[in-house]
Amino acid sequence: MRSPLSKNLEPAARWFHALADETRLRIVDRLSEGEQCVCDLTDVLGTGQSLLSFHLKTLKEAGILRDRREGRWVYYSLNLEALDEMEKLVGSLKAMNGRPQAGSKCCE
Amino acid sequence: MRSPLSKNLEPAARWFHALADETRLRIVDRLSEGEQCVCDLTDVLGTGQSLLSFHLKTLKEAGILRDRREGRWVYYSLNLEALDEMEKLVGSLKAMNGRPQAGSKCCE
DNA sequence: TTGACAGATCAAGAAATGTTGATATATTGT
DNA sequence: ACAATATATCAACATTTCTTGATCTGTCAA
Repeated sequence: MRSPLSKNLEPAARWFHALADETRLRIVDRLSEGEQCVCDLTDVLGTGQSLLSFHLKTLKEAGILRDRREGRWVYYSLNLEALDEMEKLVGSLKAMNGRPQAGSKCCE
Repeated sequence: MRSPLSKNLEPAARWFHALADETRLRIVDRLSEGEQCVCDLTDVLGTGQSLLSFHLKTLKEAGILRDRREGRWVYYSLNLEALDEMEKLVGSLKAMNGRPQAGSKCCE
């Protein structure tokens, strides 16, 4: 593959954006212990429930979380596939580095 | 380690934020081929030079890029250590998943 | 069917971020 | 010392994102 991002810029940017917020990172951190229902996540934020809902939606729409309703409750969990792809993407950036180096032909 | 993010929320959020923008991803993608001078990155953006400078600064302050001046020119390159840590962090989120599962004791 | 609760959505304001054009700084060649 | 070039910074505006409180929807139990 010539360049790891080239054709995946938009989804990649959405993944990173979803994780670019401390509150959402705290949520993801919690979910790394396993699936949790929204009510158990409430204490992750100091503030209102609608805000938690907003952040969960953001993470879900970026493809990082899955949700599942069970009766009155909704359970969220990490989408391992997305994290897998993300990990590979970051790894591939490293991997290609240090290759051509382009001499020092700067601005000709 | 109990939870992969717990004590690193702020730097992690900065890393992800730096990559949460298509323009900056394009820059990083370019740099994955090796160090480049700013003038060579100019064409990555359709627009002005000050904008490129702004994005480079954002990436640098997040610790994702290094810069180095050589006479009139400034060269940017990926900071492999940061990418390494990022990769590990994402990996560790996956790794812990599926563990406790917490029964189904939701909201007691 | 009514009441209570979990969660999502909406509207409006606050805060952060991206973008632009103008200007400043540093380095080089004359 | 001066002009030219590379890059950074600044101020102002546009856009996006976060946050809050109010309201809506769905599910359960009585």
